[in-house]
Amino acid sequence: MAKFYLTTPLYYVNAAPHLGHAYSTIVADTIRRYKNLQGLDAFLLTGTDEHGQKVERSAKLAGMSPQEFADQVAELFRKEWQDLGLEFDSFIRTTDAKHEVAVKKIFEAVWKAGYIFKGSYTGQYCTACEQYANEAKPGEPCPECGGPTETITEENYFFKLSAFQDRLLNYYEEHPEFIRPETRRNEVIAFVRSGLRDLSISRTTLKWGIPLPSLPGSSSEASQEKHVFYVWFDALTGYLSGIGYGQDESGEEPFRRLWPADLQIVGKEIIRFHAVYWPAFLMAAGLPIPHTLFAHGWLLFEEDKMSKSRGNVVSPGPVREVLGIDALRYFLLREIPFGQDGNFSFDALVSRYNSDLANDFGNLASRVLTMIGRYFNSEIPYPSVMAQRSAQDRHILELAENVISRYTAALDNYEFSGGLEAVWELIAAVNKYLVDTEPWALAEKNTGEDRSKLATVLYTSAEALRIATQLLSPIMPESTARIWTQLGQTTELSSLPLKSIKESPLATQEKIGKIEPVFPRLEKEATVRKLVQLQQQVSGRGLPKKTAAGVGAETALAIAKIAIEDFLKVELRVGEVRVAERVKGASKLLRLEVDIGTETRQIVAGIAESYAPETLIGRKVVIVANLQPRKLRGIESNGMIVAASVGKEDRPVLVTFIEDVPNGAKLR
RNA sequence: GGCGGCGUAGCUCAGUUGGCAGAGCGAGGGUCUCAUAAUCCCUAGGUCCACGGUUCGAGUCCGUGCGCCGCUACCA
Repeated sequence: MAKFYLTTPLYYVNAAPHLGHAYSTIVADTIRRYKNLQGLDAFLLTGTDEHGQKVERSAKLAGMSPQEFADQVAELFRKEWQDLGLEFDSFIRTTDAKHEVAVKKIFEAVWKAGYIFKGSYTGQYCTACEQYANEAKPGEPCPECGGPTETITEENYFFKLSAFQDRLLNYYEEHPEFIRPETRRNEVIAFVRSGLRDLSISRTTLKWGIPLPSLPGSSSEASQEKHVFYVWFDALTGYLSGIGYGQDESGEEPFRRLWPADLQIVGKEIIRFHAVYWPAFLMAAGLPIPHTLFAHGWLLFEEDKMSKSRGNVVSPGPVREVLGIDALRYFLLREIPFGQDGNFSFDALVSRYNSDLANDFGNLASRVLTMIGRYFNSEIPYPSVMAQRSAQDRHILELAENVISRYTAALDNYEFSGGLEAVWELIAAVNKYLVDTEPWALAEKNTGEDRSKLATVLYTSAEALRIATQLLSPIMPESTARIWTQLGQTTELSSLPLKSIKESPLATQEKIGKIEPVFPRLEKEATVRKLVQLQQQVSGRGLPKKTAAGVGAETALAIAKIAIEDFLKVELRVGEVRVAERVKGASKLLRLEVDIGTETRQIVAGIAESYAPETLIGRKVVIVANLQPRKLRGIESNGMIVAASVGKEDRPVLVTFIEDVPNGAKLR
C-alpha cells in the first residue's frame, strides 16, 4: 500500500496551544483521514519544538527549568489534540533522546559532505533581551526593548547555504508543486534569487539546545562543547527523527518507508525556513526533498492577528464544548480558502453552523429519515427501475456523481473550501428536489403509482444523503458517523474506502436507525454570549504557573514613579518640519530637518510607515532636544520626535497642538 | 525604497483564452408543511478603486495615480 507522510509544524512551546495551532492540526487530521479513505497508508507526524532562547527565558520567568517548562507545555499540546479528537501517528519532541541522535547524524552527514565551516558571526546584541537584535545597525538601539546594543562577534559553525542557491532555484523550477500557494512560492523564489548568505547553525549565547557533537578532524574540541545547534537546524530535523531517522536498523524502518514527506503543512510565517533552509539541509545530507510544502494563512480573530500579547487568543475548548469539534472543523475548512488568512469570530461560527449545518445538512437528514420512518416503516424503500424515473430523480443522481468528482479533485488539491461548496450544492439540490416532488403529497394520495414515485423520491434523497455523508466524513468524522448510523448503516464509516461511494448504493429494506438531530439549531445571541463567557474563563489558564506574575513584574517596572527632577532632565521643544525625506534602504526611517527657533536639527525618525514625508512639511512637532546624537543608517540624528504609541503594533501618532505655538517653545 | 499581490452587490468572495456583471451569507416579501420556526421561490439595478490607452467590444489586456497587504534572512 502506498504511503502518504504528512506533518504539522512542530509547535513552539513558548505559547499554550490556541486555535491557530488547532487549525494546522485539524487540516492535517482531515487530510490524514481523507488519504486513508483513498486507500493510502497515511502517517501524520506532529510534535513540539522545545529549544531556544524564548523557551529558556519563559522557563526562567516561570521559575522552572527549561525541561520542566517544556514538559508541561508539550503535554498541553498533546492533550489538546486528544481533546479535539485529532489523530496522529507520531508525536516528536525536540528534547527526545532519539531526536538528539538524529540531529547529530544529519549534522555529521552535512559535515562530511563539506558544507560546514567555522566562521564568525557579528551582530548587534541586546544584553537586556539576551539576544541578537537583527534589525539594529551598529549604534542603534534594540527594536524590541529600546535598550542599547553592542556589536559582538561570535565564533560559530556555518552551513554553506550560499552553495545551494542555484540548486534550490532549479528545484523550485522543476517542482512547481513544492511550494504552495503560488504567492508564497513567488516570495521564496524572489528571496533566493536575491542571494543567499551562509547560515550560522550553532550558538554559544545560550545553553538550552542540543550540543554539537565533536567533529572528526576538528582541533578545538573543547570549545565545541559550548556550542548548541541553532534551533531551526534542530527543529526541522524533527520531521526525520519523528519517524526514526538516526535509529538502528529496525528503528529506522519507518523513515525508510515514509521519507520523503508528501505534505508538510506550515504557517506562512515560517515558510522560508521550510522552503529554503530545509531543502538545502536535506540536499547537503543527501536526503530527498519533501513533495509539497503548504503554507497556510493566519487565523485572525475579529480582524486582528491572534496572538498572546494581543490578549485575543481563542482556545478551541469552549467552541468544542458548545458547538462540538465538527462544527469548528467545518467552519475552518469551509470559511477559509486554504492558504489565505481568515477571520474567525464566534458570530461567523454560529452563523455558519446554523445556516449550513443545522438548516441545510442536518435538517435534510432529519426530513428524509423522518419520511422514511413514517411512510415506509423505517425501511429504505425500493426505487422504481431507472427507465421509470423522472428527470428530477435522475438529475439528483447525476449531480451526485458530478459532486463526487469535483469534491475529490478539490481535496486532492487541498482546496477544502471548494470541495465543501460542491457538497453543499448537492445538499441544496436535494432540499429543492423534495419541495418540487412533494413526497408528503404523494403519501396522501397513496395510489400505486404515487406510492412508487414516493419510494423513488425518498430512496434518491437518502442515497444523496448517504453520498454527502460519506464525502464529509474526513471533515466531520463524528457527526457523519452519527448520520451514518441513522441511515441504518452498520459498517464503520471511517473504514469505508472512497471508491465505495460509487460502488455501494444504499441497500433497500434496511432498517434505518433512531433519528435525532445531529446539528440542533442554536439561538445565536445566547450561544455567542456563552462562547465569550467560556473563553474568558479559559484565558486565565494556559501557560505554566508564575508566568502571570512575571508579566506583572514587568508592568510594575514600566510604571515606576520618577521625581520631578528626573523629568526636568528631558528637554522637550516645539519644532517645525522643514525637510522630510525617506532614508534610502530603510523602510521605517525618515530624515527630517526640524526648525526649533534657535537652530535647525537633523533628526532621523522611525515614522515612515505612518507618515508620508510630504505631509509632514510645515507641521509642528515635539522633539526631545537634549538627546545624545546617534547615527542611524549613517545619518546623524540629533534628538527624537515625540509620538504616541498606538495599538499593539506601536504605530506612532505625532503630538500636535490645537493652538499655534512658536518654534523652540519648551515643554514642561 | 525594491519585488510581488490585491481593490467586483451591506459582508465574504467567484469571474476561465476580452463578448450582454455572478455565488453564498445578511435584509425584505411570499410559499409549502416531510423537517431543526427549517426548506423552496422572488427581490441587490453594484461609478466592477480613479484616470488614460489598445479594441467593433475590457471587471478581464497596457500605462499612470490612489489605497490596502505580503516578502525584503540567522527570535521561533
